[in-house]
Amino acid sequence: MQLSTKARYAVRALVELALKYGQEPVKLKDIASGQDISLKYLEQVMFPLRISGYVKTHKGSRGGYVLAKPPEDINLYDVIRTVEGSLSLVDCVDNPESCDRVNQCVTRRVWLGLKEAIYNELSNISLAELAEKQHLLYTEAEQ
Amino acid sequence: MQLSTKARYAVRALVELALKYGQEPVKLKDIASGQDISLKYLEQVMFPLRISGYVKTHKGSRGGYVLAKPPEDINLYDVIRTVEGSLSLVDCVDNPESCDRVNQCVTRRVWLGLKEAIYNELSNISLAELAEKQHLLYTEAEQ
DNA sequence: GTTTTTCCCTACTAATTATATAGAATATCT
DNA sequence: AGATATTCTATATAATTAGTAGGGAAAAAC
Repeated sequence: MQLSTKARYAVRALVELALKYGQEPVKLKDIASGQDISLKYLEQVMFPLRISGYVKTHKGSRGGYVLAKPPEDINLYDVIRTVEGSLSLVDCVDNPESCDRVNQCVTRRVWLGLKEAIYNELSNISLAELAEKQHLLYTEAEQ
Repeated sequence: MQLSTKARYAVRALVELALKYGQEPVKLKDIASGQDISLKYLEQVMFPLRISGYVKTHKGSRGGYVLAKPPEDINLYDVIRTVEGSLSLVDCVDNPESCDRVNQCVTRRVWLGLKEAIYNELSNISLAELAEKQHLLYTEAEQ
């Protein structure tokens, strides 16, 4: 059970965008090379985030990506759910009909609780908070 | 990001064992057929649980599996970690050396917190508790 | 000694994940 | 207008993981 690199890359990329919020668009190429991520993969990762309205893009030279909302208004649960599809660790949580044992099975309640725990943890972390901490780390590293 | 069926099967099987705790050994064949699980797969799933001392086995006819400890003393975190290896959703949580960006990357702290949230949720659920609820569900279903 | 079960090792298949390739569309700059 | 840089889209491929299946050895019960 691993969080996909897709989700991890998405978070890292959005933190970069949050750091540059209000400035000019950030090119995926820069993010990709700065973080050792395949550019082509990153393009695919960003796609659903654009569709869901978390980032905006500008084509052409001097183009790139910007956050579509203030970093305070984007939390990690939204980001990860957008690229991963769902944060349920077990199918039956979102699709009760996927298992005909739903009504006689205690474990579904466990998985439901687990999803909620993950939600509580992640929805509480905003890009703003992360960017701030990341900024500190970067400046520390320079010394 | 899905919990492996391995983990789900393990939990379901152990709940069955908890329901029969103190009685005679339960055959995997019965669990497998009762829950539509491949017997051969279930054997593999149970293997690490025996090694780690959560279940004991008896070979031969009238053999089978029993819990090695009272159901109160086995929690879901232990079970899942035993069959899944780890409940960290990201590698760098357990193996900082797996990523050379560890010290400049905020996201690791996020994944650490996430692991803890999952731990808090799952370690708090014992097989005894689950078995009790499962028992209720079964008797309800019969009516 | 026959049967039934766990035990162990291995191989196979299917599904998912991650990356790469190729080029179209669009904006910028000179 | 033309050259360049970027996002956008679709597809292909490689790598990894997940899930299943098979065959038989070992041990216990009857």
